Amino acid sequence: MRAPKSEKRDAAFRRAIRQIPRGKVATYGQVAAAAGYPLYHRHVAQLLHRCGNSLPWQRVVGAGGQIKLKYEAGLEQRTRLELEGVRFRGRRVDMAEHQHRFRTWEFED
DNA sequence: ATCCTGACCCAAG
DNA sequence: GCTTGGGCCAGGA
Repeated sequence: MRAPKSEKRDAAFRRAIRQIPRGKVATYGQVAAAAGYPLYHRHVAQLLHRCGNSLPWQRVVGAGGQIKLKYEAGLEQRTRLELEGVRFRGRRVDMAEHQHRFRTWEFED
């Protein structure tokens, strides 16, 4: 039996991402930290790239509310967020308004 | 084992 | 606002 760490991490990341409610967003770093892996922001991105279609991927943004996707993908993310009621200030999400705060007790597995 | 890359982050200039 | 450079971690060649 092998239990790759990546599998456990992915599960933790998915839980964190799924817990972001409609109309709110979180950054890659915040998702990683909330899942219990503070330095793994890049892996959150990797996971979303692989299987974002099964998650509310549009609610994960870059630091400061920046959308990190390019061209069409970026427009799609912005559109999907706006449909959820998220407001933008220029190119960034209005974080003061839409920042999701993770519950601290999510650290248990 | 090394080198490169990534839906990243942050401090500097 | 911008670009640069350093840092972080894992996976692929």
